[in-house]
Amino acid sequence: MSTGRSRAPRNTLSAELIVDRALALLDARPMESFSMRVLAEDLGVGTMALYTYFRGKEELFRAARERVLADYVPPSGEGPWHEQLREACLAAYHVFTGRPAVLRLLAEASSGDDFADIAMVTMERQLALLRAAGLSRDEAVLANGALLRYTLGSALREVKACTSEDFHATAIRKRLAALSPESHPTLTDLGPEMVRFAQDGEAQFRFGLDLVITGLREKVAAAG
Amino acid sequence: MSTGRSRAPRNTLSAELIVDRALALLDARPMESFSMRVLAEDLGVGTMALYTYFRGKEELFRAARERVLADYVPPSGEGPWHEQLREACLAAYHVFTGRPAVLRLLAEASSGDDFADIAMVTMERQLALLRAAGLSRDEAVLANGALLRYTLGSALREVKACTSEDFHATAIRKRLAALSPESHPTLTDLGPEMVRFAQDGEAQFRFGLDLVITGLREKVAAAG
DNA sequence: ACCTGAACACCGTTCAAGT
DNA sequence: ACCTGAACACCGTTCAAGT
Repeated sequence: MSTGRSRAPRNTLSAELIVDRALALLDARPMESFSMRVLAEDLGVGTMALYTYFRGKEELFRAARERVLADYVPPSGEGPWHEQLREACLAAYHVFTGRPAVLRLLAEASSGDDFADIAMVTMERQLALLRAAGLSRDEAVLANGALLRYTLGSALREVKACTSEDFHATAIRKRLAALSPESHPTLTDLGPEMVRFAQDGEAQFRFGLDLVITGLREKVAAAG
Repeated sequence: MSTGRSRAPRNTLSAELIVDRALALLDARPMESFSMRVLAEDLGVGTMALYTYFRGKEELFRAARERVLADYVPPSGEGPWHEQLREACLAAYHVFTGRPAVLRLLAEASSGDDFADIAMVTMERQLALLRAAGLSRDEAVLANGALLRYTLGSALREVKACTSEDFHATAIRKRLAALSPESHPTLTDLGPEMVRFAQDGEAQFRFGLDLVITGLREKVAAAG
């Protein structure tokens, strides 16, 4: 781009390199500022060069998702089933949440069979733990679904907060200030706590996760 | 469009009518097929006519979200707090899930202060119930966050499934068939149940909701 | 005030080349 | 095989008009 070299040398590009730069851009800037043209310019290459390695934007995103999850293995520790389940969910949350690019790619994933590989390996582990704990076939599947929904929902909420550090907190503060204490007495009363926890998504996640797991332990205790 | 009238009469348009048609289009067709130009053509009007009523696409979407949630009031029934909480969450789930357009608009909402009005009225109600049940200030806020995350996460999962009736189920069947029983024994074993519940999002939602609420009742019992 | 077409600055992607 | 620019069919939105 700065050099203005008219033609890039023969093997400047590779699928790996393209995904690398795509992830870097998605880490740094919001989804809507990403485009094939921008990515190509960033790589110092014509736009159409990308199409030698990927059929299109969607396939590139798919590859990016796979790359970012490739090194993930759910922890298979010791201890009681509910502890292991907790660790597995926390690990999944950290994968989704650890990198802005993942969150943005996650929000984009529409087909549902994206993030499938990690989903499969995590689901296998969760289902095995749930079955071993004594849940029925139906219960195990439903519990797995609940954990997935909660974990994904929690991660997705972070997409909004990740624009800036405390932008989210001040937005909430503002919104609370606009409420009248008459119509929303409890909410305005709990304002300080709302603002505080808005800045700690993981604490929020852990609390709800413990709730779900407590519910599961109850179910196991009732059945056993 | 079919008439080819060169200029639309003076007051064919209104903010209400525009939002109406926008919602109709979003109910019928996926998000990516929606555009200001398509909407204008559907209304039999020049594209720029829309900009007399809305500053832009984002503001139109905001109005559509508000419209669709305007008639919603969380149920304020009788009975124990955990029953009322359950009903409130189910009602929110039904609002999000009852209409394809809502789901698509929900998935699009990035700023986070969208869906805020319904969020505020629902949050006030939930927080009041949680406090009355005996939870601490911190616990009430965290519990409210957990319920929100789970409900939104569950609704968002339906966006994918709502493309077609059983498209989702066959996609899962296919994916399961591709797995080797050696690497994913539990998952392949539970295949039939996975497929069955994939077609019943609400059953999934109810199961997890009960888990969370059971967890909350435990917490209340422990504190009381 | 309300609606218009033309134009601007973007997209993703196809196509027919160049090397 | 790998990379290219030009072109096509789209976007959202600005602008300077028309009525």
